[in-house]
Amino acid sequence: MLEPVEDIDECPSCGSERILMDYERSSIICGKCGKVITDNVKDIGPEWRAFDQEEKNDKSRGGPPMNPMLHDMGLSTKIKKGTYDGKGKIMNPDQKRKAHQLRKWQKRSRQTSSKDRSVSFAITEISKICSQLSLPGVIAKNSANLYREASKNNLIRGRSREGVAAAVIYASCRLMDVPRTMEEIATTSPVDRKEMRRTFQTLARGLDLDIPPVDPVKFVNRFGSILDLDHEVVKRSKEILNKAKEKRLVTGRNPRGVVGACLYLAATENGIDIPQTEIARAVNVTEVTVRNRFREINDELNLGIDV
DNA sequence: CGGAGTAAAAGGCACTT
DNA sequence: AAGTGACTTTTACTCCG
Repeated sequence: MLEPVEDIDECPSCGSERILMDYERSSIICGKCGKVITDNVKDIGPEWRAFDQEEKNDKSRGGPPMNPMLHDMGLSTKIKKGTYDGKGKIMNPDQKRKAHQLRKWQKRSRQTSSKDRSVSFAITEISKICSQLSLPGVIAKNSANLYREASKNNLIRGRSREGVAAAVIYASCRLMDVPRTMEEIATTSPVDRKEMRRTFQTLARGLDLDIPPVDPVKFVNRFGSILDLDHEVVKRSKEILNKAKEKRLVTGRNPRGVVGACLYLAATENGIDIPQTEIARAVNVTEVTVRNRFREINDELNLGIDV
């Protein structure tokens, strides 16, 4: 899912003018050399993007698009206050009274239940977290929809709003291939990680979400650019990682540890001196884990890297 | 300091009770 | 919801160049 970006003229690394938006990783990359120019970009693209085909086909319908960030999807029609009717004619007192009654009932029907109120609060929470983490707008929208679904299926009761908000955001990231770790999302709110994990799993089951397992390769770009490693190294890390995958050195392990080790391996191979401590800090595992994965992959793939 | 290595404690996961 | 077991990660430490 790559789209051209107009805002940036040329790649600072190779000078190419083909600058692309990588929605999968929410970053701006060079279309020629692959250099990550900006990571963590906010949603700057068109409104209609990562939605599924169904919704794409539905774009031609009249009226404003549904907005999941509003509790009623922004679909309601307000009955205007005042003394004029829809055609601009002055209403007589009887009609005025009727209009007043209608407004009153409409208000009641628009936001009444405690569920609706809870959803509104949660959506505010979700947008806050998403903007704090610079997640693309589609994530916020999808998260709001998931929260609504969860509410409908009575999956919220007994859980904290913050916890569910964090869980739906994480679920959206997983669903839409935006590589963010649970830890990264958990940093934004004081939620218990154990609870967040449990909530995420309950949600995934309860809402029948089809969430594929994490592919560590998707994190290489992000962590590579956090560590300021150049494109060659990042590319090589992916190669190593893919080979490690074939040798079953990835499943069952913490993906962040594996990614860290691959970046370390690739960097060292290219003569770049980067401490394991720095890698460990970036991917948020201990040095020991980086070391263990490093040793394992180095041995099994016969990379022969000696530090 | 940066790294190698290890034992023991703690944690996470799949699965059962 | 709590327990179990195989497995991974962390903690905390020693040793090396």
